[in-house]
Amino acid sequence: MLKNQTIPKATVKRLPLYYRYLRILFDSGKQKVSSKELSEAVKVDSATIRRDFSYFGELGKRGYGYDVEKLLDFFAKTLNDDRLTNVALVGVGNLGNALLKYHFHQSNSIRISAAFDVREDIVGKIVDGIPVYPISDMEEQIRIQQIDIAILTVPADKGQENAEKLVAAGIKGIMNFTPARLTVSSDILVQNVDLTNELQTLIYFLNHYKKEQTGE
Amino acid sequence: MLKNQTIPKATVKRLPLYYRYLRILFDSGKQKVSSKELSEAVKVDSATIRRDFSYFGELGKRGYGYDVEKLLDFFAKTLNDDRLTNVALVGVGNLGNALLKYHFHQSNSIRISAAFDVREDIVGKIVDGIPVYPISDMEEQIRIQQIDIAILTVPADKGQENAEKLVAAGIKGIMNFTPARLTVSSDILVQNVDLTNELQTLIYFLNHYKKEQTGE
DNA sequence: CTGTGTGAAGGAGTTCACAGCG
DNA sequence: CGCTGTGAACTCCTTCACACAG
Repeated sequence: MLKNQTIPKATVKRLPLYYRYLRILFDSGKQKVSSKELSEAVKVDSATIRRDFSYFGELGKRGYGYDVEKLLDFFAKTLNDDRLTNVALVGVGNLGNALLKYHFHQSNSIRISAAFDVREDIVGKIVDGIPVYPISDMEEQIRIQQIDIAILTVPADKGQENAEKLVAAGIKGIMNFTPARLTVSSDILVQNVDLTNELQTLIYFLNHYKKEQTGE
Repeated sequence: MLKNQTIPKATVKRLPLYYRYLRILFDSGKQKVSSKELSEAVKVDSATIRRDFSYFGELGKRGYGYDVEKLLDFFAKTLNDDRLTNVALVGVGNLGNALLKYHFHQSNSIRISAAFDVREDIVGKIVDGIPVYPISDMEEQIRIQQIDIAILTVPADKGQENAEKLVAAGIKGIMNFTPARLTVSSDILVQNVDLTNELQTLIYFLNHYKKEQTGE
């Protein structure tokens, strides 16, 4: 299988899963791992795992498995986890606050380095080590800190306007917790995380499918 | 297309999207809508929308479009949103707290009706109208309140054990915010919501795909 | 004439099953 | 001999394009 080919989306979504479990294995001192072992831990079929890995070249050794450290290093580079990624957060409400305290960098190099809000009682404060700026400082801070990803946790009816401000400020990717479906230029990546949606879907499956797996 | 067939997963995941937008249309007094209009609002191809709807029978009128109220009612029933669904929450930490205050029932009938935690300083309190019980009360409360869905927001290393307690208490579906991949019997539905995962995926796409859409 | 519903084609992802490398 | 890497089959989903109902 050729390297440098574009990796299927479905594969990319599983990479962080593999990466996390490899770190656990590494920390526990394990040196090798087979696709079968990995499969049981991350609940992904072992053939799918081998296929996923194969897109990146021949990462394993036949009859042996995969070298844990080598694979961990490889994924760290692939996922850009060997360098710091600063992220902005817009909307320090209930959810925004929780995310400020959510340590994405458990052993990852992702961190929220700036938050923005309109509320006067919170602007200027430092929440959990992260400064909260007024929206008017967005463009400046995003430029200075070279941020290109933002988490959007504003009320639904403020979603679109804040997305536009973010794009104007130079953001390239938005993790959108708003139920609004954002309209942005096609070179901006939007990852929707819609909690109500997720719950309603789960309820539907529960009532109609019974005994089956939902997947992601 | 036959009714009563099983609806594709991909379709089910979009139903809440349609449902939400139909309510907006209804509230604004609109009476009919075409798949094209819907398509622009929810960012789903219009052919996909028509296909999705067709699984449920002939919901529209040719040359006219869809009747907003009729469709809204239909989806309310389909998504069980015409009756109350109680949900439990386990782990009242940062994220758990935010979810207690997150109004799933903006105009939905989903509500968190019981929370559970181990921390003595919070057990017995009422957070945002929701009582926080000790874990030992889990089985009783879940039975009494006939809850069959739980949101799991405990630390990663407590995920599996709490999932097992939930299953023992009779839960049928778990929305898992823990990075742990739960091992549960196959009749239990697990919906994983992995925020770090989501962010890392977004970062990967940003660095490798450029100018493209991520989808969900 | 308009916009749905759908057959047919196309594309994406998963899984089987096994050749073959270490 | 064991486990990877992968051709081939398969399943699932999306999109095209158009017959046809209102």
